[in-house]
Amino acid sequence: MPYRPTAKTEARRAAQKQLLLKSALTLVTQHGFQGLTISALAKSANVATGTVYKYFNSKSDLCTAVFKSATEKEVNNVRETAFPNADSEAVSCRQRLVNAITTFTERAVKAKRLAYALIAEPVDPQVDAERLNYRQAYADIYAELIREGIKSKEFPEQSVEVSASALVGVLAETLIAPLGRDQQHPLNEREEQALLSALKQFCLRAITGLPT
Amino acid sequence: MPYRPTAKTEARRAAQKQLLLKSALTLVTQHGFQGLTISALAKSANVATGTVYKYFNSKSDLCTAVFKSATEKEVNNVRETAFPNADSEAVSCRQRLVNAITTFTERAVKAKRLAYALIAEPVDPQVDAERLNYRQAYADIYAELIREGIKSKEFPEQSVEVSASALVGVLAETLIAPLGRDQQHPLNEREEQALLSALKQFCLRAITGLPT
DNA sequence: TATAGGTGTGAACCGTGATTCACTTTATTA
DNA sequence: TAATAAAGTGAATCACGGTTCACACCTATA
Repeated sequence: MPYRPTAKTEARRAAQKQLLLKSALTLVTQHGFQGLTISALAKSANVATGTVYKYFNSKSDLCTAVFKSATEKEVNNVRETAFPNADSEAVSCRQRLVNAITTFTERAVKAKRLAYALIAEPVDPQVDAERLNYRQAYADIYAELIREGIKSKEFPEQSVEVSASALVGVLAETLIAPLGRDQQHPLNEREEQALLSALKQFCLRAITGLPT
Repeated sequence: MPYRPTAKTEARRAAQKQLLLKSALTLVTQHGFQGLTISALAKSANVATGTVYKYFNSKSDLCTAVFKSATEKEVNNVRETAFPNADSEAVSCRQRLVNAITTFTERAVKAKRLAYALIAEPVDPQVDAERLNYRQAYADIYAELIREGIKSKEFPEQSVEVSASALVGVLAETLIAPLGRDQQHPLNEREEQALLSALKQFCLRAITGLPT
């Protein structure tokens, strides 16, 4: 038997797929999913259009893969901030909530086009479905934090699920407009800080039921 | 001069345009913007595809017109609830806030497909831009209410704009998931009431800074 | 009734970008 | 080196709705 895929070729294949994903992510980071076309990707990765199809069954699959890998990174960042390995319980839920919100928003304003693409850009339905999953993933993090806070009496009784989803909505909505206007009217440093601060206060009032 | 458009012909023209808009709205109410194609619209209004273009310059314009008229209706409903003509000041801001939220959510759950189309369905960029305007229109209503509440000491000091946008985000997000699953797992009456109640409490905590 | 402009028609056209596929090149083994 | 199979190629094809347009029909004046 004259040919058999071997560890080396499989590694190469995996590497190539990663290269495509990386190129695709760059395109999305710069121009959103709108900028992710097969031919643009092929060009930026120095391959032919057909090659892309050796690694992804369809454009939808490609978009979904890009979306998942990018979003997973974001979700993990937030999760690690909300539940740090060391001193898990040394920090108050309130503080960890603030930290989680800060992590999310700061990363979003640092990579506006990407954030917009992941959160709000009109996309292929398959990606949109995936979005629901990840919004839920964010909500799950907040839910756990809120549950813990209620248990420890830091937070008042409330519907954990609704509060968690609501936080996701607050962040998405208050950031979308700033992200949407992108180049045109970028927020200056001062405005950005003011937004971030007001956002934290709103969330804290909503969860803790205390005027800040 | 052998021909001149007259009141009668212009009325007829306006009526025809309204008929097209109404048919289009029906399509969107049933199948979302996804279901609004020129040929489907032509069929449902009993005209030829070309006729549609006598009334709308492009698909985008059509979608935008449908979106605007539908959303305007919703915004007005909420505005009237927030600022009733009679006894404007007899009712507390807190109560009027609850009323506004209730109006919005109840209408949304009663016409789920339409609500999803107006709030969250992937759409033509021109419509998406219009969405920003209307989200702002909702936010403006809440902003005015919150400002009034702060003035009268019902609500604590806060960033009016951020709080207002945040409310819009809360409503959109907490309703999208239920609206998204549409047919599959419709909420039953009890769940719907629970959601609505939790939602009100969250918003009140967020704005008033008092545990409910 | 002649004239001019408006409205209605729908099959043909078009643009865009995803997808295919016959072929070439590269990698692996005996 | 021969045999095999996978990876790479990119021009050609396809799909799909939006859009056009030459023509027929209708309405208002004089």
